[in-house]
Amino acid sequence: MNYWLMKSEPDVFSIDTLKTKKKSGWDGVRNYQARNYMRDDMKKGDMVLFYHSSCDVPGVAGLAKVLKESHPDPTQFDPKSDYYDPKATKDTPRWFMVEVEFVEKFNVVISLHTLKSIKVLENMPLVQKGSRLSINPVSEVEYKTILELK
DNA sequence: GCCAACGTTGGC
DNA sequence: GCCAACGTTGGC
Repeated sequence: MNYWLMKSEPDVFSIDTLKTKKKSGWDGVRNYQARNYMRDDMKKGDMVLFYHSSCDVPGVAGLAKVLKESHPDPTQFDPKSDYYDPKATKDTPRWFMVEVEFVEKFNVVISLHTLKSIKVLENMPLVQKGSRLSINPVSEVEYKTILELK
């Protein structure tokens, strides 16, 4: 089993949204590296740290789990979607997503500020300056360390 | 294939 | 709202 961190802006899609919906496709990713993680590496049962970005208290807000492995992101085919990609076709989709299911919402968000103060986590891309990738692999040690903070 | 211009991310 | 970092685009 592998561990991941996925960023979402809570104004758009939060851990509460996922809790309500129970499960959701992780659509709208338009970055090749993040896409490749979803397409090639994320497996059913992998655990996901659900991270809130661009908000009052950025940090890990809860847990999700990969429910369905890579399949084409339907928003790329929808001309009305913000994520529409005219270069994508059903025969040759460009963007892929996984589906995740809700596992847990933390009582308190584990803030980026807190994560930055922990020595074990210093190699996570998340805590490094200029890191923008919205999906990142997390090591088992990092994952367990973060869960102990909740 | 280079690289300048431009757009986006995301913390602060 | 600012701006550093970084990805993408497109002319050449």
